[in-house]
Amino acid sequence: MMPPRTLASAAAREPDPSRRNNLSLLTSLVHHHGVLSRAQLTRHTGLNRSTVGTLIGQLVTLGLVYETAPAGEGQVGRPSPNVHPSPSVAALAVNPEVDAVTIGLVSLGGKVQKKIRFDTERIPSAREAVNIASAVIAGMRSELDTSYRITGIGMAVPGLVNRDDGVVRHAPHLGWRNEPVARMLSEATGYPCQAANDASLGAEAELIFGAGAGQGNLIYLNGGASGIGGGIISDGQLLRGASGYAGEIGHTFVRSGGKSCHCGATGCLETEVSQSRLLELAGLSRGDTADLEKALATSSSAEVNDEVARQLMFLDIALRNAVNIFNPEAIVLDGFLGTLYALAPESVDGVLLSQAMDGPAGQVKIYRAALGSDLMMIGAAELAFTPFLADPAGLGTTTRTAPAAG
Amino acid sequence: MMPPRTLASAAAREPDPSRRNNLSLLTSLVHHHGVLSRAQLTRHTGLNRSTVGTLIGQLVTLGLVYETAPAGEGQVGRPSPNVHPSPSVAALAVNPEVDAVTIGLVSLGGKVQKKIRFDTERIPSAREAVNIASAVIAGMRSELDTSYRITGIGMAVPGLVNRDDGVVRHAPHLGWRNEPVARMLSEATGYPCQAANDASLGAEAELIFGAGAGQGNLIYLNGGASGIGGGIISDGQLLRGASGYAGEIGHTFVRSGGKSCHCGATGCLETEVSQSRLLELAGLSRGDTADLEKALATSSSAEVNDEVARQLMFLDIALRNAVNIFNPEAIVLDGFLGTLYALAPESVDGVLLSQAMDGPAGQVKIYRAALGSDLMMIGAAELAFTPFLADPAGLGTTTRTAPAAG
DNA sequence: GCAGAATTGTTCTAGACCCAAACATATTAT
DNA sequence: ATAATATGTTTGGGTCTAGAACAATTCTGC
Repeated sequence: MMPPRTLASAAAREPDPSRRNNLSLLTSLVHHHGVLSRAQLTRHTGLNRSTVGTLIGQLVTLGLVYETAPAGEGQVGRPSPNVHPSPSVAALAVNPEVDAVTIGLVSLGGKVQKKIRFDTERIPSAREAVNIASAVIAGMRSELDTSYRITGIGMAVPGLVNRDDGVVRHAPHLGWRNEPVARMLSEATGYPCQAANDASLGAEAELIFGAGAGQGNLIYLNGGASGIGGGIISDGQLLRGASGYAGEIGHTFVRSGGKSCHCGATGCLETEVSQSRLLELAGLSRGDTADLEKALATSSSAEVNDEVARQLMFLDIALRNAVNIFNPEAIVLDGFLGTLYALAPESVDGVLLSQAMDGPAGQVKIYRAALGSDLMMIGAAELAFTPFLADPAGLGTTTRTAPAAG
Repeated sequence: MMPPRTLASAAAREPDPSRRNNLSLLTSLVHHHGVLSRAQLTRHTGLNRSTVGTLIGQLVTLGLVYETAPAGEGQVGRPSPNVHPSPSVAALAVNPEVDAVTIGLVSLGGKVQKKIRFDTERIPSAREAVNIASAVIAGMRSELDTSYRITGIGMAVPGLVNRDDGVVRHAPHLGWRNEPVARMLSEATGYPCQAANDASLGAEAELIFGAGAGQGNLIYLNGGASGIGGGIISDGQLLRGASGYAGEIGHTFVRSGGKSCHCGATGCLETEVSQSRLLELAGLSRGDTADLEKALATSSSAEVNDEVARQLMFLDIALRNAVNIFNPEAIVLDGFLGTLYALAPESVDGVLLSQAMDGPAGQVKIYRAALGSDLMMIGAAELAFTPFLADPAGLGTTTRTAPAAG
């Protein structure tokens, strides 16, 4: 009879929860900070330095981090080596939009190694978006297999996404309904895949690497061609809600008797504050946020100014609500909402201070987004990094399954 | 030379984080469920049954739980003894209101052992409220010292409370501003004291013991004589925000050009939906929620019905916003908001389903609050139980300091 | 330059803790 | 009554972390 556990299989034994937890802590710190000395890691974790030594040794052996010679300057005492995230550990990111599908490769530490934008003639269907993504990934396959260890694929979708099963419940601007995109892409590529709302992932990216770095409570609002999306971080955690739908600040009520919205209600922020109306008034029949920013900075039309003031007023109402409800440290405005804010920052700050409640309003700061076009890639990749970071030593176990034929 | 750690002092050594975490897990489970068999605890925690045996043994020795003979019915196999929270472990609860200060004694498991309502002639000042509370507690002192182990005092205040330092930033209906009530009561009684917003604590109480039991995401809204308070639970955690001010759903914007509110804005839920206006229209010059419920159930006045419909409309808007932003599983309505809801539940449910977004609206359920008048006591006590539950074995270390003279 | 202080890596040991296995116990099913 | 099932109890082993002692490396003061 075979003994229940041979020596060979013992190598794959999973570690104690305590060890897993500590490895997770260290890996996450390195991922979020980019570089940290071993001494800094010791202080951040509160672990003994002998323990940190052992753990880092294991992470180096696993190829998840590497150490470099200490800079050796300024400090008294023996210099501490720097610990870096391994660039060969990476996640794939996919972001379907109305006019393109962008695929990215993001390595540990949040560095975007590759970004490929595939412009589409028309709005892509879910099947088309999956096909485009899997084709691009197939093209990178040999490089991925030789030079990277891929933790999985994260997909950032502009719409309501059930985070548990990766089904897009409704993406109005893409015209998708009940599309199981995570499963589709997973079957097409063989990589584990997860999907979430794009603005939620943007919030996470800005929290970890961007304007809100270090804050525990922030609200991220993104205004784009297809409306306003939002993500909320509370106590360092993204608000998910029962099914991962949380964060739809774009559908905050801001006006009695306002226009009716595709969501079924009236007077939503998204219908009253829109980029397309601003573009129109600025005389830009077609254009994106960058064009708008230029046009508004130079425009002196009263009509444009009135519309800007009107939209700012509604934005103020939504922000006031959000501040009262969440008491955040920071609000990060991205896309054309950042543009709007930049036109009258003192006014927005002032209205917020006077209209929101005493306590919460006093400490909130408004920022423009910092990560630019890499944001969605970083956020989507984070979706694939999260399970890896929870159990870094278990990476080898989630092997890629064979992709479906066809 | 003395050795660095004598045998005598070794007895007070603190356990490993792992042990502390497991003890915390078990104690919390017993506290929240009231009674659980050891077998159930084994399943819930995922720990080995030998480990659970050791841990329960330690908790019994510490006097935090006790075991009773198994019921012995139905199940195959050896019966598993029941584990109960010790009623001698308790927290004090204090709830100042405009017309009274209520002091309670709540034992582990959320059982209210005592509740003393001290009616005041006029609105109590912070100092008066503290004096009343400390006097009542002084009266119970001998009983507390002999029969209970007190984890601390929790204070539920109707207003903005900074949870970190226990300072009431602003309680408009009490007329308090920047009152360090937690420190005041702690100095007066010698017990550690924490303070928080009353509705936030109500939300936690309803989550753990009441209508939302078992849910991870719920919104609690309470309507009383002094306005509308709210608390939000996300992923099993109360939303605190940067300073513990989060949850002010009462100041959601629901009406353009609405009345101005004491908070500085206009069109707040709290100004448009108010108990006092309903009482007035119902012909009750003075009265509370119970009176209102009776009056509305029998009233056939068109004026009253119109006002009810109007208030329900605004409540709908606030609920729609909240559902879009939080994607909760449950909304719990307390006070006169529960009364309002009971007048037309299908209508509210229907409006919510059509006005809120597809995904989040589909799964939310609205409940009336379940805990009644014990709610505030249980919620406030939870504030004092939380640090205890995080480290149950450390209870003995937080000894009461000598109360200030006077 | 050189001695001393300061800080951190490294090695070794011991203690805490959890799990698994074997055994014991109590109840239901046949 | 006997078997099956579920659970408490005891014991031994392996993992993991902290702590102490020592080594390494840099800065400071003279």
